[in-house]
Amino acid sequence: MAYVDRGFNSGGGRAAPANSEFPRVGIQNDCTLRPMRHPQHSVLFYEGDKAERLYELDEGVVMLFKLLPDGRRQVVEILNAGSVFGLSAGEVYDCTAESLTPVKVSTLDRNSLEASPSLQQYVTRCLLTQMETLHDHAVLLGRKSAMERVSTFLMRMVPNRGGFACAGPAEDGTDDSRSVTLHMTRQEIADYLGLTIETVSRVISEMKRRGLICIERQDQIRIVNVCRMCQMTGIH
Amino acid sequence: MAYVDRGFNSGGGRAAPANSEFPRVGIQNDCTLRPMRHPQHSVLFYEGDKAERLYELDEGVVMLFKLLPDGRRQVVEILNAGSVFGLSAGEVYDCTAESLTPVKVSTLDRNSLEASPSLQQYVTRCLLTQMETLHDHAVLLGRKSAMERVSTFLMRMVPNRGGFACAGPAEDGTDDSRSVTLHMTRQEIADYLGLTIETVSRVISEMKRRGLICIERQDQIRIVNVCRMCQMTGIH
DNA sequence: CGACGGCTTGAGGCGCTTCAAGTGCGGTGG
DNA sequence: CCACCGCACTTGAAGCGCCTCAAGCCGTCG
Repeated sequence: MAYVDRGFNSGGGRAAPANSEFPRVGIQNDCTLRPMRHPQHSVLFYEGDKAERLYELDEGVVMLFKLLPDGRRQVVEILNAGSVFGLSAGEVYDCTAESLTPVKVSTLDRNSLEASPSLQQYVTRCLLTQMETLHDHAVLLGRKSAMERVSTFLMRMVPNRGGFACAGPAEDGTDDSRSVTLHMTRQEIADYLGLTIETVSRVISEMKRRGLICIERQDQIRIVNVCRMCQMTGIH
Repeated sequence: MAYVDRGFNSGGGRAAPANSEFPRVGIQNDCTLRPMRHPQHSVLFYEGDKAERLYELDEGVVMLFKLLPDGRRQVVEILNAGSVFGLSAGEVYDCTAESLTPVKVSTLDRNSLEASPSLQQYVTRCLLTQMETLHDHAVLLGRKSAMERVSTFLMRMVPNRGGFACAGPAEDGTDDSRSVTLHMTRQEIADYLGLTIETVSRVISEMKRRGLICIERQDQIRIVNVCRMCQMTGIH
């Protein structure tokens, strides 16, 4: 029958496209503008703007979001260094892009994409990674509880854990804790996870109460036991 | 300009990339296997299978879904003719692909993608369209009510309506009704919209009660007034 | 006809949202 | 140094929307 449990799922590991196996050829070429820096909370483009340039994120974190007319917001992607964004199937951007940290971005005329097969290949790989992340996020938004959403969100911040290729806890008996920096307010997290700010806050408080996390700063959280956190994502 | 708006948008019509303006160069080449036909409810590949080939959907409808270990399912994409799928950032498929209707698909070795820039360009465009659909779907899953979700789902079945480039109702006073075929069971719809089967059923009944739709068959619904349905999607 | 599968309907409960205070912390100024 | 302010976050209480569980209905098929 159709729905065999294969015993995996793509759960966590959405490492950024930029890694050793895939060197940052990036989008440098004749049409590349000098990389630009923008402070935190800059809007790089708005949903509906004419989509003339595409962006590569060199440093920092960017979020893409969409708004409904009544003000409801959904953060649809959170992008790390190495990601390409601002490409659109239509004439205009389908999302607004805002920096969550100070960022450095390169931009490129979208026409020059056709000119360079190697660039296109790079872009395609970025898109595929983003697509898998979007698939996972659809599962989160459609099927996970608040606790599972926040756990999944926190695990997303821990590289090389929680996915197929989960490295597992270090074998040498050292503690399996890990400090992560969110770079997001509770409201931004809520809009990413499809929750309200109060629910996010309550879940984080509950995790603290249970000793799963320590709040080191508003946007910096220590996951006391990564493995235990991972158990709560709904993936295991 | 490369990416011409084909009259669909984010909102509703995510018609497949294959249309007159963009001829189906498709993925025909040396490495293409003879197009294959599969009956309804065939699994084309499972999540976790080695991702050796990519697929182009020539005819029919395919859904991609993911499962959580406890059986919760999320349908992450619904693909129409012209779509490319089965590409993966990793070594394995991140979703299961199942046909919702009888389908005809062509497959292609994934290695041959690198060999053909024109093919890669085609694939990139497909991915971009799918990405915008996924963004819209994230908004649906994260921020819309059950009624809005079902309305949005129904509007998705009506080409050229509900988006930016919405053609609007015909001016000649003809009625603005439209019959759509779902090709999906209530359970599949529920798993696509992040709801339960009962909620989907109740919403559809409520729409019928309000005279918004007529049930012509289980999986065929007449939208009595497309404009009125569109008002309920949350997009306006 | 009776069995089956998919859909509908009802009743009750739970989880998240809504609304409304309250808390804590960094920054500013007296 | 401390009072004050603003802002983001937290906490509480109440409500509602969707889920869960359980029948019941309807069309199809042997």
